[in-house]
Formats: sequence, structure tokens, C-alpha cells
Amino acid sequence: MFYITTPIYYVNARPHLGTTYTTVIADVMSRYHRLMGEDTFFLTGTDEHGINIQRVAENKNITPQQHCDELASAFQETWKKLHIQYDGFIRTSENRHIEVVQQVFDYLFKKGVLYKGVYNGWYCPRCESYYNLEELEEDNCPIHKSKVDYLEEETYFFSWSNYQEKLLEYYADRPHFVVPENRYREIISFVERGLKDISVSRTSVSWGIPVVSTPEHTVYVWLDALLNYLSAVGFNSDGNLFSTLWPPKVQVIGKDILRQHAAFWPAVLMALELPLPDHLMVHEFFLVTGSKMSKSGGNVFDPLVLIDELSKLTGVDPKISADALRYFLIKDGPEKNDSDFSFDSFINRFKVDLANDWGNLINRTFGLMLRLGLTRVPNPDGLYDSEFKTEVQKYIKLYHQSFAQLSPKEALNQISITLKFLNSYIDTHRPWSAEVKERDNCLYHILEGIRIVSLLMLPFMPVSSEIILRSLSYHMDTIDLKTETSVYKIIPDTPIFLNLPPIFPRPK
RNA sequence: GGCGGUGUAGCUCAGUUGGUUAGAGCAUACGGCUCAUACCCGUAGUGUCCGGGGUUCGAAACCCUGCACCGCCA
Repeated sequence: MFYITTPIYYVNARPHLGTTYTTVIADVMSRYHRLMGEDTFFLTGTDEHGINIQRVAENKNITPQQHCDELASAFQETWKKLHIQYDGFIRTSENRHIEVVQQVFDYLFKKGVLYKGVYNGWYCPRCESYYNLEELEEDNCPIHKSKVDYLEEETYFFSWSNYQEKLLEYYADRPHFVVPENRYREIISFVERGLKDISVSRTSVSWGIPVVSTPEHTVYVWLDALLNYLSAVGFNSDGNLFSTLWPPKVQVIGKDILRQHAAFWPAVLMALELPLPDHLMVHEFFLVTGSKMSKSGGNVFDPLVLIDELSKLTGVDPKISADALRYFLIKDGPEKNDSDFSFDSFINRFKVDLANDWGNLINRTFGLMLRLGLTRVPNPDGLYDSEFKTEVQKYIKLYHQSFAQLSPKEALNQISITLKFLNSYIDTHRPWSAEVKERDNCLYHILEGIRIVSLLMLPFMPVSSEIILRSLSYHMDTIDLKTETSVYKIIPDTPIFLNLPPIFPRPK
């Protein structure tokens, strides 16, 4: 079973390009595995607790729950428009989640992993967090340079320090637990420097999950949030579902929440005596002219606006624009390094890769066939081009390998290379002026190439790939990437529906 | 402030354990093609590998140091 998750998104704002990126990665991965014939479960959701939500709701003069309902629908709507095919959507305000959090808290307390203590320190109201004496700058908050107050509050601690050695042993045994490697090194050195027990309850936050035995405490948002990966798949309620799914194969996260997922979360799982996820897939950030995208910076991009803009420029259906945005995010997204986003780079990627290379390949092939009066896959007449086969097979193999190495970006790169090869194949074989036999042979090979690329594109661009595959008489319900992505699977004489308008028209 | 990451062509990036003339795509220039969405194919040029020291026969890579940007600090 291939169980994959995204983080749950904090409902202080609508989905933006960054959360979209994370979600598209997870969707592409899960679609790939599903198409490869595996049972998959793709989970996403929303994180709805904490003082920030409480405050936002107060400002809007509605209850926190009303606010969360609105935002949760906004996420679901956006994901739908981006063809995100999730199997589960969890909200931390749901009963099934609250119950699990309360049970887990109680269990860990009884087990002695949680203990009561006093949290004290210098509190900065603007950061909403505590500092040690050493961290202060001239008795002021190191970030805001403003006055801090000495406070003490009763709290539950999680004995994180007890797990330091176990975590390091686990890391040593699992060289690919965190991908990519530089992020893994980062987290290992963090744990090596020593873990301090962490406070996991608050008495100052009322919008949260109360601890059953002491309801004036609410569960710290991170512990609350991480447990969604359990509560959404039937932990403590549907043992059957849970045992087939657990543990996740891949958890996709941004680099900002690495510690919570690579050091805190595994310790919690160890405390619960549950197996750990196989891989944490960590990505970097989109920047806008060199600085981080943030709501306060006013440089946040809404994926739905980008889709609309592309549709305006090209006249294509928003579903195709959504495919194009998915393509762009993976192709140019910050898989291993931060990368700059601009609207122009999005449009340019559409023009160069999709309109010129991919769309035009289909258009020139279909157009030629139409003019020649050919409506079916020509017969290669026994002349199979071994060079064609070797080349294309190599790209297919590297494509699958890239997915195995958790690099959808590299998988797309292999598709680009294949397209380059196919366009050059037409140019060298010149089917428009060749003898009938050579012409048909060339077209047979090109159509085979188009078939293969459409299949390889399916996890990335589900809607447009389906349109192309249907024009090749494919039945979508029978697709199995594992067997179909090999060379010479196309059947001569299959009818082709050639009246396909340019699927990715060049923007003006 | 502490810890970590990044810095390579105009742009986006790749560069395995140090080892010939440092690579790819985009953009640019030239040539070809004319089936195609002014598209496609081919060829070509360009680099203080962030700066400064050091180790080495040899450094983009290793060490020290400075600068810039980014993330985290529970």
C-alpha cells in the first residue's frame, strides 16, 4: 500500500503557490503509484487550531469554527480545480481527530513519556514564544527588540531527550529516511547537538484540543497537527484500515517544518511504538524576486488566478491551464534549491515545453496524417527501428528510476528529452516527402512516441494526457503504466481521432 | 544572537570519492527545413565556478576566513 501525505495547511490564509506546490508533488507521486497498479492512499487536510486562528476569527467577528469551515472549503475547492485526487481530507476540528489526540495524550501521560512541569522564561507577546536568558539581547526579544515578560505556566512536557539516541540509531540505519541528503545532514546534526524536553500543552490558548484530565490545558498545536496522519486513517477506530495503510511511504513537506517531521514526529511515533514513515520528501521554497513569498509581503500568488490568466492568454479551458500549472510547478519548482517565481517564467515554460515541443509534435503529426488521408495507425511493415527502441526505452527506464528516487522533476526532464528526440526523428525521416513505405514506418514510430509520452505525462497532466490518449483510442479505465510504458505496444490499424485542435495554443 | 543551507554562463540549474579543453535547458547569433502552433532540426559563442587566504603535483569540490541571500530556533 502506498500511503502518502501532505502537511495539513494552516487555515490563516487561502492556498497559495507554496502549498499548491507541496500538494501537487504528493498528487503526482500518488497518481504515478496508482497508475503503476499499487493501492494508494493520498491524505491532505487542514490545521485549524491555535491562537492565530482564534484571533483572525475575532477580527472577522465570527466563531473560529465558522472561519475554519470557510477556509477548509477554499482548500478543497482549489484542490479540485487543480485535479488533486486525494483519498482523505482531515480537519483537526473533526471529532475523529480530537478523540485520537486526547487518547494519545492520555496514553503517553500514563506511559510516563509526558510529565507535568513548570514552563518558565521570558515571553515576547509579539512572537508568542519564550526565550532563555542567553537568547535575549540586552533583555529584549532577539527578533522584535522589544520588552519581554518573565512568565511561568504549568505545562506538560514530552521527554524528547530520551529519544535522542534512538533517533540517531534510526537515522544511521536508514540512509534515505530524509530526502534530499543535505536536509538529512541538517537534521542529524541538530539531534546530535542534543534535544531538550518540549512543552506540549498551553493554558493560554482556548482554541485547541483540551487535555481530558486537565481541561484548562490545550494540546500544543504541533502535537495536535502531526497526529492527523494517524487520526485520518482510523488509528484507534478502524484497525483494519489502519493496519493496511501504516506507515506512510512518503510524507511530503517544505523545509520550514523539517524538525517537526524528522525529529519530533518520529520520537512521538517511537513513544507510541508505531513504525516510522519510509521517507520524508523535503522541498525548498519559491521566492519572488529573491525573497520569501508571504502574505505580509504582499507577493503571494493564488494558483487559481494563474490558471485564469493563462486561460485568458491562450483561450484554453481552465482544466488545461491547471494541467499546465502542475507541469510548471514540477518542472521549475524548488525541488532541491529555492527558485524564483515569476508569471513570465510560467508563461515561458508553457510556450517552450508545452506549445512548441509537445503540442506541436501532436499537431504536425496529426495534421500530416489528415492531409494524407490516413486515419489509422500505419503498419510498420516489419521494419522496427532498433535505434528508436533503444533510445526511447532508455528514457522510460530513467523516468521510472526518477520516481523511485523521489524526483518527479527528473522524471519530467526525461519526458523533455524524449520529446526532443521525437521532433528530431520527424525531421530526419521527412515523412512528408518520403516514399509510402518509409512514410508509414516513420508515422508508426512517431505515434508510438506520442502514445508513450502521453502515458508518462499522465501523473503530471491528467486531463490533457487523457484527451490525447483518447484520440489514440485508449480506454482510460484499463491503463496500467507498468505494462503500457514499453516500446511497440501500439497496435497498427488502431483508429486515430485526428481532429484535435492545438491542445496547448501559443499565447499571444 | 545560535544552528544549518545556498552562492557555477544574461536567466534557471547539473556537476559522483579532488584529475584533461567546467556542462544542460532557456535566451542570443548563424545555417537548414517548410509536415507544424513564426513552429521544428542543426551548429556556435560566452564563465574572476561569491571575495580572500591555505592544503595539494593538481581545487568549483577539502580546510580557514569574509560577504550576500534563505530557513529554523521547538
